[in-house]
Amino acid sequence: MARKAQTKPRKHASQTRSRATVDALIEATARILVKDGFDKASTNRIAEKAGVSVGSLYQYFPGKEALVAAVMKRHNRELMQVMRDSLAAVEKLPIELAVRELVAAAIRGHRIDPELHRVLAEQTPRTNRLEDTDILNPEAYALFTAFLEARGDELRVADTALAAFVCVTSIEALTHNAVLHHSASFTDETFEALADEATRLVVRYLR
Amino acid sequence: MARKAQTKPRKHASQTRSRATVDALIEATARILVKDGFDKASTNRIAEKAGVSVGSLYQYFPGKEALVAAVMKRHNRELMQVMRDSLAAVEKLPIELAVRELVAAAIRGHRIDPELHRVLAEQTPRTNRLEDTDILNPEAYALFTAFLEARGDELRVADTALAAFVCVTSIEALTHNAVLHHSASFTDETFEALADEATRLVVRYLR
Amino acid sequence: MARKAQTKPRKHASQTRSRATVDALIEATARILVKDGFDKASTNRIAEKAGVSVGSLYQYFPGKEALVAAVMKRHNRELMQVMRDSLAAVEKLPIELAVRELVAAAIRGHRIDPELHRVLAEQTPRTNRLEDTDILNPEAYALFTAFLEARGDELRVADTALAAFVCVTSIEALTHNAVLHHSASFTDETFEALADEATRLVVRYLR
Amino acid sequence: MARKAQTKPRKHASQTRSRATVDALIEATARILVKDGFDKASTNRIAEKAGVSVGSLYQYFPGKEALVAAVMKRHNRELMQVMRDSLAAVEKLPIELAVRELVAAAIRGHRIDPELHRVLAEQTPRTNRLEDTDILNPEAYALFTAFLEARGDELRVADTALAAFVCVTSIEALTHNAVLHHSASFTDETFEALADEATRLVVRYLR
DNA sequence: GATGAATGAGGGTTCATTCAT
DNA sequence: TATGAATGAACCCTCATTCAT
Repeated sequence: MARKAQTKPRKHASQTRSRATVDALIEATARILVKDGFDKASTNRIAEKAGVSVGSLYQYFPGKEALVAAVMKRHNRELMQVMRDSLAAVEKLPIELAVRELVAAAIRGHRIDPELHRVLAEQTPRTNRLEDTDILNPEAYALFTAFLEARGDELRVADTALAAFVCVTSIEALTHNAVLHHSASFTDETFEALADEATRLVVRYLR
Repeated sequence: MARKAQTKPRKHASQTRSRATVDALIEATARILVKDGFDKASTNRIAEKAGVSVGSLYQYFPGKEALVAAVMKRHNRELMQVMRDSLAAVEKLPIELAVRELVAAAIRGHRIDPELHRVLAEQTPRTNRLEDTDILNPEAYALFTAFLEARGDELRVADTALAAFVCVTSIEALTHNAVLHHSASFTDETFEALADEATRLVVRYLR
Repeated sequence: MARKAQTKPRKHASQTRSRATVDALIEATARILVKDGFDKASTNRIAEKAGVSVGSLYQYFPGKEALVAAVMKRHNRELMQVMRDSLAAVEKLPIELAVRELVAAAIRGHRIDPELHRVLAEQTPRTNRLEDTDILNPEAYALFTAFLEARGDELRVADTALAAFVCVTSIEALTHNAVLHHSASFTDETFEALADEATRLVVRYLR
Repeated sequence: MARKAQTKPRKHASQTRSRATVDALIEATARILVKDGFDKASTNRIAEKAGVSVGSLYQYFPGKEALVAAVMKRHNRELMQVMRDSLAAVEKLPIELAVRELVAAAIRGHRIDPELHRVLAEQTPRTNRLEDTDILNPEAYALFTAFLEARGDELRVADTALAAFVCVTSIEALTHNAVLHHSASFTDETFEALADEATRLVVRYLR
């Protein structure tokens, strides 16, 4: 097993000044990740781009891994916010429309910063699996489980957790693949078609 | 864009001696990838583990990337063989049983060498997307498209290619996630359950 | 064309600390060049001899070539200073005495560090010809051209630039060869004789 | 001191077959030297270009240095042949015309293969100084000394050896510099002018 | 706190040379 | 004799991290 790299920020950075530095570092990391990939993202380059000295970087983050983890966390927070909002919005809608909107939200989420998403998904060695540094965060399962439970009588689901796993995984994979690997062949129109298909897939499964 | 790393083997190595060296190198790469992860897989360590000098390594592979690509190719070949065999076997079966077997095959495929599969999927910077060094090979889509076309009248599919994308992506994601991320909570029994769910998902979608 | 190796120092190193490091590196390079030749002058050995880490070396110089270029530059500066001083000193002298002194200065210049001069001249792959990293610096031609022009009426020179080329090249070659290749057969006495001959060669040519 | 590399060919290669191999190796070395420079001239590449195995290369030459030495030797032989022919041809000519022709011959000599000449002169670490692997070979001095002695009464030369040194060194330097460093600014016409100047330089000196 | 010069282990890669076939 | 696969020391260079200022 590789040594377990520290991924927690060193301080909580409550002061405004510190917060600005931390933000600049995270932002710089994200930009370099996108522009040059994980391998070329050295701490010195990140510090430079952030307009900060390497020394300061290490004052706020215990190492490179922590920086990348922070980027992931920030990205996931944004992505999950989209999903949370969407789930709240569809609460009263019939299942078909609800799922349709959730799929659309997933696509929107993956399109927030597709290049960053790709680097995080494809080039970044995942450490500390199952922690909140993961791309697909346990929260998604929990939220969808709740969504399913709230509609228990509308659906025919034996094992809610299992069904949530199936739906979340499928929707994530479809939108992820569509946005990241097939954008060449996917126009706005075909995204519509994909959303239709994904909806059909999930709704028929649940009913 | 980063410089395009050479990923093609340098010689074809038809002679027995050479072939043995090449195999040893690929095998050593795979083992190190599993044991220590992509970052720790240095050419010197690979050569050492293969019982070969670094010089020989570079006689057969232009660099680390090519070695990893070879490992991916080999792994994909094995995985795809399982799928190809499975597809051949289910040709005459009714759709429900056919899909059930395909899902089972996908699980078997992901279980050939789950740890290697994980490293290749999660830690290995993907270069040359869309080439046969990819984890999810275009062949899978092609095979499944043919499978769908052969059953045209049994199903209600408007866009076969799109349907193939939806099914292959979903099955892959479900089996992949189940095998790699949730093995702790997945027993043989729950794999059965998952296979049932995946089958239901796909069959209902297609019908 | 081979890739154009970077020969410019990375930083200007104005601070005292940095300056000391840079000097130590240049000095170490010169000493190793003399003692072991160009091929054996590796960056690691240079850094070690300079009492500095390789990392620091690369902080100030982009590579081996730049180090050697810096040594050349320093050596040329010293050599040219001798010539400049000499030219200033002979301004009022009759041509015969003036040339005699210039030749003597050229010999002194080649004797500053003959072994270093030899390595730079004979073992060091010349890159970026015509730049100031050259052994025989364009400045020499310019200075001598000015010298000739100032004495226009004393001499019979049609093409001053051409005459400067002839004189500078000859004097350089004679002193260079004498100092570097034939020191065995050249005593102080014979250096006198050589200076006489070189003077005769140049003066008769110019008159 | 660097280790003294073996520079003598291993066999005398009397058989035709061997001779052809040796020639192919020398020729390949020369071509690679010109095309890629000394540093890129590896024994493997040389052997490959010569259509011979590395093993065979080492059967005929003890190492890389010996190969380069052989190239130098061949190049010098050609160059000296031009000079020898020229000296024979001018035997009866008055000194002015004789020197003019010798200078022209020197230029022709440097133009046989200027690029090879440059690499040998500038990039090739000279080992075994004073041996016949040198660019400027002692034979030149000897020949010119004889030339001067044969014209003793025509000239006013005190020390013939010294005068030969002065003349040979100057002519070599002028033609070498003109051909190799200033070809851009030297047209055929200016080569004429240079030959005139060199002749004037030498003849006035000798008379 | 902030800085950035310094560190040095370790990575990828080359190439002169050998030797079993 | 010829071959060319194999060797491995040595090279150039990067980068996460530290610490004196």
